[in-house]
Amino acid sequence: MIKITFPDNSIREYESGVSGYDIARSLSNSLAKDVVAVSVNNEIWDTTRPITTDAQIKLHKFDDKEGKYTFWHSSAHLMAEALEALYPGTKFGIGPAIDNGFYYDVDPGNGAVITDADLVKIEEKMKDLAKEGLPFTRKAISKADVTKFFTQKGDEYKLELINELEDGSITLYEQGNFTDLCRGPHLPDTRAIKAIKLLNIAGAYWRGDEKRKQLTRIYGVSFPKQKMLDDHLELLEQAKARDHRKLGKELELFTFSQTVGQGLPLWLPKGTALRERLQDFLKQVQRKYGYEQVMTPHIGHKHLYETSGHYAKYGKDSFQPITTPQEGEEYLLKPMNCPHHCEIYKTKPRSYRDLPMRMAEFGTVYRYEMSGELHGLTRVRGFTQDDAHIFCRPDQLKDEFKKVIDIILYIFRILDFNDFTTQISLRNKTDHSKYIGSEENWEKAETAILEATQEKGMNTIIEYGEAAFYGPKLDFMVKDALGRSWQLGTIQVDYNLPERFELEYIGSDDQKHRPVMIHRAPFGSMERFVAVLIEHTAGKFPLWLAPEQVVVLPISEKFNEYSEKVLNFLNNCDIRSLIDLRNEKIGKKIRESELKRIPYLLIVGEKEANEGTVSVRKQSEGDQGSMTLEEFSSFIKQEVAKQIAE
RNA sequence: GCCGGUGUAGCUCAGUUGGCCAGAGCAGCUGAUUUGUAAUCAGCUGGUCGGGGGUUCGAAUCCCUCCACCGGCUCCA
Repeated sequence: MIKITFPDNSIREYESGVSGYDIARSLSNSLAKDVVAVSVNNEIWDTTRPITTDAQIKLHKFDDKEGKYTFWHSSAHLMAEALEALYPGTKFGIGPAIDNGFYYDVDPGNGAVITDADLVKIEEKMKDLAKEGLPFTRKAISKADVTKFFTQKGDEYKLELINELEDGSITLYEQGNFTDLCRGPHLPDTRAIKAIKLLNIAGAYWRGDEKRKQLTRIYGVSFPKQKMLDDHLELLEQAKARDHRKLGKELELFTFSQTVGQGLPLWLPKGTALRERLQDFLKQVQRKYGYEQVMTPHIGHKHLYETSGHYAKYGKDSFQPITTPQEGEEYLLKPMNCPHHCEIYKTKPRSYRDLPMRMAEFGTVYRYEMSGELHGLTRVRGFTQDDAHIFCRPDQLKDEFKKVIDIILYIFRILDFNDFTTQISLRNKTDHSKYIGSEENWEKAETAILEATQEKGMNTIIEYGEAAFYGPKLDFMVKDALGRSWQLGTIQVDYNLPERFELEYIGSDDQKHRPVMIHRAPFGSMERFVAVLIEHTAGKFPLWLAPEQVVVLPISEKFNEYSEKVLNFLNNCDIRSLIDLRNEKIGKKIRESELKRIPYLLIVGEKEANEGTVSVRKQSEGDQGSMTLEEFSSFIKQEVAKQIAE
């Protein structure tokens, strides 16, 4: 007998060789039916695998992370089986479960090309195979045997993977006619996979290396119940509806023109109003934190970027230099603001008493992003950073870092961004050679970030080896409507530029010292931040940000005159308002104003004109009753004040 | 940049075995209606069918090429 410990620490005895499934069945039949995997001493196992020693276990159903992982991993194998049946000779790369489903990277046999149109066919084949209820069987195998197997099959991708595995730890999984190199675990059989949807198809380089062959990646998702799949697809539809590219067009916030050039956003009046409001807000916050605004031009001499080192590193992949017609001097569209700011720092000798110096600029920069990488406002070739550079003494680093964190957290709170993740990027622990700056300074900077985030009680992921060559950093990331992750704010420590630009300050010891720089951008870029904000709010911006706050809707042309008076009043109160004087029915005016996401609609007819009131309708909530103009104005002011209160 | 897909009026889309002057709804314009909380009615205007080249008696439709967009990969100072 062996002792099995459950998550609640209760212990039960079973025969040695009992499986996760057996244990589940001993508890309840319905549990046994739903269990898809079992953690045995924190390792995920098949439910059919015999347990032969005392163990701590946890049973997983589809509703937990491990359960989904197993379910989708098995679905990937099922898809592979279908592909092998439909496209004989297909070679397989990797086929993992991901956050929202699974994919498999394949190299279809005989040069076949799989397109979107084929997905239904593959899906049908998967469903047929699933119905057969073929068991997944696990087989431990020697490296020699598994090599022989995949050599015969002619699957060079699997052979490459095997090559990197330790003999003795290799397992195969087999279901029906399909055998795959796999660590597992898997479902007991394919029958549980009831609902399947293959979503899209894409090219993916083998092992993520663009120099290697591009495989066909097929993404899919599957569920134990059709209803769950329907709900999931419904969710995807809803996400699409808040895609910033769609809303940006509908709400007339921004556009792109083929004639202007790809990746170069054109901000329309409403988008500009929104963006400027955000910028004003940030400027105001920064003023409180002792920042000073500066402005620098859109181009800079090539020497500037040679000095900074950017030209050597990125020059050949950037927009190429502009040459002056007479002297033949080369200028670059600025890809960053920091070199310019360093030159501002150098305009006069600085004392330790002057530091920290905090220089802020909404600086527009241009970067040649690869064409396939451009994406709405989140990835563009010309964008404006809410940039600032803090020049400080090494002993001020931690405090300054904390203040920047404060700004970012404050902004996120006001804008209701509660769902973000943060990542600290530090040096590669073992290889310090590729980083610039002294060991002592790095140590100081890394501890400063770690302590600062800790003291702020932040939940962070630490990634070693992700630091830039010039310093460690802290990034803030959010996901867009379709689950894609985007970096917003960033705080980076930099020892490189002060060195390259020979920045100095005179210390209290009357000696020259080198300052440290912090690069920081709470929004990241205005473009990306607005994109994420659009998706986050589904275009229903908070009142204080909305490009248009109020629309006056006369019930018929008879009340146009009174409506104009209302509009005038609102304008005088600095409430951003417009009026719909069209000869249309009120229902239509309301509908269109709602679709434009205008926060407040004021309906004005005979009653209102007589009483000097307005009938207030709040967007997506409906009729709020009537108010006098003064009441409404102070009501709006209060709501705005509440939204931007700390 | 790479793989796959898409590209028809300002917007959303129909039109593929190649064949009357290329269609609809919305928007716009004109007129009627004077309206009470998510689409009033009628008429009119509007398109080099992404650009260029080719095949054909004939191309939105087939082929080539370029461009842009979409889904990913790679990259991201």
